[in-house]
Parts: sequence; structure tokens; C-alpha cells
Amino acid sequence: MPPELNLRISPRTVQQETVDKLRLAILSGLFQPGSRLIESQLCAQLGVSRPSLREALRSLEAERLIEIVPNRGPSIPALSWSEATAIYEVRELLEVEAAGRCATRIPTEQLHELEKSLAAFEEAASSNDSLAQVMTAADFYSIILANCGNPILEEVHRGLVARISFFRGRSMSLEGRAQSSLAEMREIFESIAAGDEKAARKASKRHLLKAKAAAKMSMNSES
Amino acid sequence: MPPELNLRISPRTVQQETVDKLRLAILSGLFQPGSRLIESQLCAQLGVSRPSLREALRSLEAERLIEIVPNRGPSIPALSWSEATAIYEVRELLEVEAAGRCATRIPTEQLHELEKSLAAFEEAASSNDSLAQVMTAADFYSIILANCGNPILEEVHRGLVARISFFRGRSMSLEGRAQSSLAEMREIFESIAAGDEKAARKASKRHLLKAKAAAKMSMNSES
DNA sequence: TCAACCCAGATTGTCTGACATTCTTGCAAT
DNA sequence: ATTGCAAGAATGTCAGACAATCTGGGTTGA
Repeated sequence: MPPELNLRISPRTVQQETVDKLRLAILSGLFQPGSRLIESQLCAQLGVSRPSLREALRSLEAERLIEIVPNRGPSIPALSWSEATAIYEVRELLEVEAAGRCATRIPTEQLHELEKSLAAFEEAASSNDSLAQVMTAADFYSIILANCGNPILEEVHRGLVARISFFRGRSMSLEGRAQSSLAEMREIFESIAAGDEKAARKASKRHLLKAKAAAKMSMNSES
Repeated sequence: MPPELNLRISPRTVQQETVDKLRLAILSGLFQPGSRLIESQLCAQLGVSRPSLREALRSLEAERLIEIVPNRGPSIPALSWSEATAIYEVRELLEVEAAGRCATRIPTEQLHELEKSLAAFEEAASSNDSLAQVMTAADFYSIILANCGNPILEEVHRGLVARISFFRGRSMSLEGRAQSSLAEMREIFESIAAGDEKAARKASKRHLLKAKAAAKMSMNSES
């Protein structure tokens, strides 16, 4: 038996469920940026005790999905554009690297998965469900990151993407953004499928720069 | 009064103190990798209640400084070499970028700070206090990361460096490692001082590759 | 009228105590 | 030597409590 295989069964604890539920709620945009979260309300809604909830909130705070100010409690951070820019820049660094590595090492089986997720995004792109678009696009990138050969790269990337989910949702609803996004992602896929590392990096970079520009545009037009 | 200045005074809470104390203890190597932490013991040592301690542990878990397995409780993760390699690779990505950016934008005042921290490391390098060496070297990098113009880059980097503090301590005690580290860091400093972005990237990359090699050597020789 | 002040309610920070569940460990039995 | 079991230890979770702090609205004074 390979020793690195983790056979431990982990019973899901209340705290884990709580974190997952809250994270999902936040990423789905259930809470407005800047809005405060009331412990007692969350306890009632989630059906957990205050200590358990507070542990969950500390986890989310460390993930930067919420902010906790002493004596004011937790709230959803309102990301400024400069912060979002910083995140996009680091994301670019990571994603470009991941796409490049992925091109030379992804197994064919996973390549098929990648193709499937691209198809799923194509389907979502033709609809108007921007949440589905964001989710399927995230799947596409998850597969790339999962096959770049570096789990830390994947982990850090996931954390960063989560923090800009708000912007992703808004920019995806821009007129025509989903379609051009699809074209860019297909380019990335083709490069990876061809095993062309340089092309994969280029395509990935191009995609991210456009996504960033779209996010900025959606921000300026609305805020 | 500049509106972006954060004037909120944050009273230090028990939970924050607890996190800070525990983090410092972990980074100083007070606990053996793989060893388990007992809540009741920590409560007694830190003088805090179990709920407060558990909140602190959740924060540290999210930072990946400890692991918490359900029904087994918290423990110090024993990093495998492959995980450490993955961290070093991402660190390289971030640090090289930061050094490059830093070269073109660091203010002269901060450049002096960088020089001072280099001197501090030089002092530590001539001693045998490997903990001081790790600390002063970390300061040196902190200044670079703080002046790269991207706070997210800094944040992510800090998280990663913390997780390999164990390796850093051990590799720094290798014969001659501190001295060659000093030479490499001086090279980085000179490049940044000259405003030479490309040289800064090269020097930074060289330094990190050597640090990684040293870490690997220290691992093979001992474990 | 408007600003400063102050108070009641709401909310958070923290602790104590409790109990069921699960893990660990040492001993007994096969 | 391996298995099985029981006692003790440790964790997961909750309920309740209370002080410190924040918030919003009304009152007072200029």
C-alpha cells in the first residue's frame, strides 16, 4: 500500500460544515460587500452554537473572506480596486506559471476533463446565468492548477480567486465578455493540448489581462 | 486628514495575543514537527480559556501552521520534502518578481533600511545563532516584499515563508551557508540599489535556488 | 436650528462548566 | 504475538452568563 495515500476517514464536524456553508454563501454573493454579519443571526440560521460559529469565522477571517474588527465583529470586506489589481497581478504570476507547467505534464485523462469543463463553460456562456459562468470558468482553471504539478500553487491560487469572486461575477455579466472569455480559454486549452508551454503561457496571460480589464470596466461603469 | 489612513485603534484581544504567541512559538521551533498540541495544556500555559484557544487554533490552521484532524486535535505538520519543494518553487516565483519590482520603485529611505537589515544579517552570520540568522534574513526579505508595490505578493509570501521556517533554521546552520547566503543577499541589495531590475531578478533567483539546495542537503544529511 | 452629550439596547469578547463522542493505552485473553 | 476490551484522556459541542464596547436616538444647551 502506498504510504502517501491518506486513508484516514475524517468525519465532518459542525465547524467544517459551518465554514463550508458560509464560504459558499459568501462566494455566491449572498452578502453585500461591506455588510456586517451578526453572530446571533448566523447561529440561528445555521443552527450551531456561538463557539462553533466563532471558530468558523476565525477560519474564514484567516482566508480573508471576512474581516473581524475587535468589538465590531465580522463583515464582508469591500475590496478596493487597487487591492483587486494587486490580486489580479499575483494571480497572473501563478496562473501563467501553472498553464505553462500544465502544458508539459497533464495526463491525457485530465486533458479530457479540461475539454469537458471547457464545453461546460461554453454552455454556460450561451446562457445568461453569470453565476454558472463564473463557476464553470473556475472549474476550468481548477483543472489546470490541479495538474501543474505544484499543490501549493493550486492552494494559493484558490485563495486568491475566492477573494475576487465579487469582481468575477460582475465582469462576467458585461456584454460579450463571456463569449470572448470562451475564445481566450479555448486558446489556452489548445495550447495545453498541443503541449506548447510557451503558447500556453502567452494565452493564459492574455486571458488574465482581458479579465482584469473587464473587471475594471465593470467597476467603473457601476460603482 | 487623508481618508485612507486607518485610524481605528484596535484593542488587542485575547485571541490575537494567543495567535501571536503561538505563531511565534511555532516559528521559533518550540514544537517538534509531528508533535501534537494538547488544548488543556496550552490553555494552562497561555492562561486563556478553551474557547479562546480554539479560535486561535483555527486561525493558525487556516495559515497552515498547524493541522487539526477531527477528534485528534491540533499538531505541528511534518513537511515532506516534496511539499517543501513546492513551497520553494512558489516562493521563487514571488520573490523574484518582488525583487525585480522593488529595484525600480523602492524609496531611498527604504533602501537604507534594507542596507541596515543586511548589516544586521552580516552581524548574525558571523555568530552561531541560527535563529537570529533566520530572523534577520527574514527582515531583509520583508523589506523587499514590502516595497514591491503589491501588498498581496507580500502577504502570500509571508504565509509561505512561515511554513518552511523549520527548513530555514536547519539549512542556515549548515557549515558556511550563512556566509554564502550573505554574499548572495548582498548581490541582491546591490542590484536593487542600482535600480537594475534584471540583475535583481537574477540575483534573487540564484539566492533562492541555493537556499533550496541547502535545505535539501540539510534534510538528507539528518533525517 | 444645530451641535454635543448621554443613555438604553444590541453586539461582541471571554469565561465556566458540562457532557457525549472519540481516541489512546495498557492489560488480559486466546 | 495478535486480538479484544476497558479505563482514562482529549476533543467536539453546547448552554449560559457577564463585562466591555458599540450604535442609534433622544435630550439638552448654545
